[in-house]
Amino acid sequence: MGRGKMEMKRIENATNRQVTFSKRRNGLFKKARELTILCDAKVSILICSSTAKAHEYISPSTTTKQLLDLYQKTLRVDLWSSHYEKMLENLGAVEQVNRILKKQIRQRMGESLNDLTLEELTGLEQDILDGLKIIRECKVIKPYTLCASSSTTVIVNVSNLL
Amino acid sequence: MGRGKMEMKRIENATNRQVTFSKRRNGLFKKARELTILCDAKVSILICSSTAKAHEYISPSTTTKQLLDLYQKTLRVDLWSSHYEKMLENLGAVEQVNRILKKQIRQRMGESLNDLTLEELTGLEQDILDGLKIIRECKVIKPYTLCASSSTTVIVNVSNLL
DNA sequence: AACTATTTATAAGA
DNA sequence: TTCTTATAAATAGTT
Repeated sequence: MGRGKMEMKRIENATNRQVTFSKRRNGLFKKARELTILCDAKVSILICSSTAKAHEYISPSTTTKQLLDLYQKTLRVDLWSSHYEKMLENLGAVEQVNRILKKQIRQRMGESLNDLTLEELTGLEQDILDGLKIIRECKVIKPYTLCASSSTTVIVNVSNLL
Repeated sequence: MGRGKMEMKRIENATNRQVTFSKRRNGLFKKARELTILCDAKVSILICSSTAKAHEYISPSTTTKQLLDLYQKTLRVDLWSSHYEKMLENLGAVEQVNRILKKQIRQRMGESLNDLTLEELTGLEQDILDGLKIIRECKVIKPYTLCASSSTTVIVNVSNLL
């Protein structure tokens, strides 16, 4: 396009390269704009020039981030995984512990007992009795000890957490 | 470019739109390829078509992620922070629930009782007795019911989780 | 920045 | 889809 065919190789003259970059970048963005309108598509273009400058085109009505998310979802890739894998793993582990703790509490409250055997029920009863014994001993001692503020305790209704 | 000037508006005929999309996407990618070579630039193009398909061009010798990182660094934007923050928030909430559940269990096991008032101890005792009552009723019924496999139960040693 | 000779892209038709 | 071709559009080199 222009006076004489271009050879497809890096333009060595820095000034020419810069001028051509500028022209072609505008051309590319114009094409992207047209594609967006004519074909109802969403386009994101990121360019880092050899002078380490960044240039961007993004279709109106969207953002680079939105388009990235959509792109990742559609192609089932995850560009952030290296950032997030560990955190996701961590979250998964904490949630797993959470589920176990919740079930433990539910069972001590007399729920979810159907899948326990008689032996397990007996064990559970014994565990509860053990705890009860300590609490009752504590109650006897309590009148003779200083009472901390109750604001730090967790004796609250946890049923909405289960 | 073609037989007659195109009006710059969405092509209504779906077939024509698809054909034009395909041609122009190729054209756009070709232009990107040329810009990459001639001007020594790095280009990333993401397109989501109206048919919800994703298309990508990325300059050789780089990756979409690398270019994104470079772009973010150059323009001082951070596309991941909102993701990251949401996940951190989520993790924090789950950990908070976790702490409450753990303390609840410890208290039912007779630990961490020092910061409870006498009233709270009495309430705790009553809660435990309520659960115990249900469990004992269940034990009475159990011999006359089918027992599910115990593999799904959580009557395990949870002390290492607390 | 403009200009313009050419090349390139592409819309419509086959 | 692919090819063809008339035409519009892009652009390299010049001013």
